[in-house]
Amino acid sequence: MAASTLTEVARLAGVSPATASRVLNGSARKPGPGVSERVRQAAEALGYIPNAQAQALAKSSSGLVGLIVHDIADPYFSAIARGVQEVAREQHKMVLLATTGGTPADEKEAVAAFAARRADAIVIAGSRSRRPEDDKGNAELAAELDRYCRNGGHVGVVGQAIVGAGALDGYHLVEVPNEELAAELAGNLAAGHSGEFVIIGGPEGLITSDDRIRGFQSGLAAAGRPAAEVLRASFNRAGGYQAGLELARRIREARASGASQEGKRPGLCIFAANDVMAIGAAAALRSEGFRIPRDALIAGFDDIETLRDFRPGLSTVRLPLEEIGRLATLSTVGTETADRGDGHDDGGRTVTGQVTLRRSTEWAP
Amino acid sequence: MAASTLTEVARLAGVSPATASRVLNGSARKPGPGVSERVRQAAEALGYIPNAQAQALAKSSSGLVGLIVHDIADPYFSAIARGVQEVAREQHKMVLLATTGGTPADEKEAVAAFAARRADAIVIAGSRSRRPEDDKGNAELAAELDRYCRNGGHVGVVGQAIVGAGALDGYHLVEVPNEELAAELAGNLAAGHSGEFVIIGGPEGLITSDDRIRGFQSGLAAAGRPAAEVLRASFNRAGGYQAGLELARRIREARASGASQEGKRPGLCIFAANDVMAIGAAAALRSEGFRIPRDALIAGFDDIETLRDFRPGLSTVRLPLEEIGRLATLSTVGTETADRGDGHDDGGRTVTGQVTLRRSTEWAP
DNA sequence: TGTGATCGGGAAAGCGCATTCCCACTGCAA
DNA sequence: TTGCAGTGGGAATGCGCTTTCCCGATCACA
Repeated sequence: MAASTLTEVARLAGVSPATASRVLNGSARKPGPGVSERVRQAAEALGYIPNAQAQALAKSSSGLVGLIVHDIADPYFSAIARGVQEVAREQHKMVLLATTGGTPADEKEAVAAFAARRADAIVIAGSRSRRPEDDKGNAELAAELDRYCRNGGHVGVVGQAIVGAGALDGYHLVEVPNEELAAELAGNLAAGHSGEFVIIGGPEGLITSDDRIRGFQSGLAAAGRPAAEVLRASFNRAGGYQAGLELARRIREARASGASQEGKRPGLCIFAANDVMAIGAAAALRSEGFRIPRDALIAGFDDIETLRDFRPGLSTVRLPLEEIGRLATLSTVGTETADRGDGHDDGGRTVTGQVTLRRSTEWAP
Repeated sequence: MAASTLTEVARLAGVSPATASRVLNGSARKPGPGVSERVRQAAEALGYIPNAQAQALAKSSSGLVGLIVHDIADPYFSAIARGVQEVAREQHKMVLLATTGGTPADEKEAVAAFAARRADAIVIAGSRSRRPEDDKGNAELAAELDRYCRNGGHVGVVGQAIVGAGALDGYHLVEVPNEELAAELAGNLAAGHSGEFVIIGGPEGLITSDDRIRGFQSGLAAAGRPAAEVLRASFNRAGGYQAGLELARRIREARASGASQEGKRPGLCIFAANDVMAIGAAAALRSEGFRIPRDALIAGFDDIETLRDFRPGLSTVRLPLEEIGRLATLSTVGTETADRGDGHDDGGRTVTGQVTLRRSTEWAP
C-alpha cells in the first residue's frame, strides 16, 4: 500500500509540504489561487490520496465510528446498521463493523479494537445480557467502555444501558420501551382472544427478551388474565422453530385428551419475543400440520421489513429500527460538536414503537 | 480521544520506548522477563491501548478490509457481509463498511476512502452497471481501483468483473454463474409448466439482472419455448411489487377476454431476477386477489435465508452468499501472505448455486 | 514616506509508534 | 589476560501529515 505522499506532491508543485497540506484539505488558511492550482494539478498528476492514518495521527480524530452488533445478517441488526451508516455518511465518517454473537467478552474485544483505532464514537446494539456466565465479560466490557468514555469517546447504546457501566457522560442511550410495548400488545391480544397464552422467549438473562416477556405478562395481568407460561430457546429463528415443535406437540396432546374441539374453541396464542422467533415457530407449527391462525395465534416483535410480506401477516410491534440506528449515531456525534452547549444533553433519546395487529392473531371460528 | 501513550508506559516502567514497544507487541526481539513484567504492569496500570493509527503509519499495514455493498439492510448483502466479517475476524482484521446504493460514482468515493485508510483489501459486492448514465462513474471507479491495485492493494470482486478495469493482478473475482443457473432454472420450470413465461428484471444494464434474464431466456429456448417478455423495474422489493401489479392487471384482462378459463389452464409463470423482487410481485398479486401458485407461478433467485419460511415456498436458485463473502475476502488476504507462491493464483474462485424448486411453481390444476 | 497590520509562504516540531543502529556488558575460548 | 561473538537495552530516525511559529513582502493609513 505505498502511494505518493504529500511531500512528493509539494515537491512537484514547487511548494512546501505545509502549503500543499493547506490546499489539499480544508485548512483555515487558503493559499493563493496560483499556488493552489499548481498543487492541485500536482496532486492529480501523482494520483495523490491523503493517508488518513497519518491525518488521524496528526489531528487526533479518526473519522471512524464503530458499530457493534450480534450478527450483521440478522435483519434486526442490518436495519439498524443502515441507519448508522446513513448518519455516518452524512457526517463524512466511516463505519467500522464488529459482530460478536452477543458475547460480552467479544464485545469488549471490539471496543478495545475501536479504541485502538481511536474511533470517534461507538454504537453498540443488541440485547445486553444478565446471565451469570456473562458477569465477567460484562464487567470487562463496562470497564473498557468506561475507559473509552473517559478518554473522550462517545458511545451510543441501543436498547438498555450497559450492565455495570459508570454514570459517565459519554454514554448516550437510545431507549426502546420494550416492556411498555409488549404490555400494550398483550392488552390488544387479550381483548380479542379468550384462550390461553404462551410465551416463547430467549434465554433467561437476555434483557431485551426479559423486558418483553415481563411487559407481556403485566399486560395480561392488567387484562385480568393469568400469567403465561414461558418457553426458553435461543433468540433466533432456530430457537423459535424448536419451541414451535414443542408447542405443536402440546397442542396435539391437548386435543387428543380434550376430545375433538378442533376449530370450536380458540387455540393457543403464542407471543414470541422477536419476529424471527415467531417465524420459526410458525414454520414449525406448519410443518406439524397446524395452520395459523386457525390452530394457533402468533405474534412477534420488531416488525422486520423482510418479514412483512409473510402470510398470514404477522402481528407484531413495529420498531423504527433504522431510526434507532440513526439516533444512536447522532447522539454520539451531535454532542461531539455541540459539546455541552445549551444546558446539557439528556444523553440520549427515546423512540417509540407501534402495536401492529395482522392476520396471524385473528381468530375466525 | 486522548489516551496514555507508549512513552508514558515506558517512563512508568523505567525503560525506553523502544523496549516498551518490544514487549507490548509481537516483536522479534524479546526483552528479559523482569523488564517485560514491569512494562506489562505499567501498561495495565495506565490502561494503555496501542494507537492503531500510529502503528499502521509506522509499519504501513492497517489491518483493515473495506466492504462495499449497495445496501447493508438488503438480506443479499448482509449475508455476504457476514461471510466477509467472519474471515476478517479470523485474520484479525476489522471491516470498514460503505454503502453506495449501487452508484458507481459513490463506489469510487468509497474506494478512495478505503485507499486513504490504507485498507489491506477491498471487497466489492453488488451488481456492476452497464447503463450509459453510469459510464463516467464506472470509468472513475475502475481508475480508482486500478490505482489501488497498483499501490499493492487487493480487491475481491463479487459476481462480475469491474467494467473497464485493467487486467492487474490484485483483482480477485468470485464468479457467480448467474446465467447458467438461470438457464437451468428455466429448464426445470419449462418441464413442469406448459403456459406462458414472463420475466421481471431490474433496470437494463444492471449486469447481474441482465445475466439472469439472458440465462433464463436461453434456458427457455433450449426447452423449445418462445422468449419471455421482460418487465423492467427497480431491483428490489418495491420494483417487484410494481411489476406484480402490472401483471395482475394483465391476468385480469386476459381472463376477461379469454372467457372463464380460471383454474383450467396453467397461468403465467413469473421469473423475478431476485428473491426480494419475487416476494414483492407475489405480494402485489395477492393484494389483487390472486393466489400463488393457483393463479400464477413465481420463482426468484438467491434463496435469501429470511425468505425461506415464506409460503408458498419460493422456487429459486440457492446461492451460498455467506460463502461468497468468505471467498471474496479470503482471495484477497490469501494472496497477501502466499503472494505468488506456487505457480500463480488463479485470481479468484467460482462458486456454484443450486436450483431449488418449491411450491410457488407447482401448478395443481 | 514611514509604520504597523495583514497576508502568503516556509521551517520545524510533533502526533505515537516501529525499527535500525549502536553501545555496554556478559560469557566463552584462545 | 585478550579477543570475539552474543545479548539486552537505549538513542535516534522516520512513517505522512497538521499546525504552530516565524519571516519577508505587501497593503492601508497617517
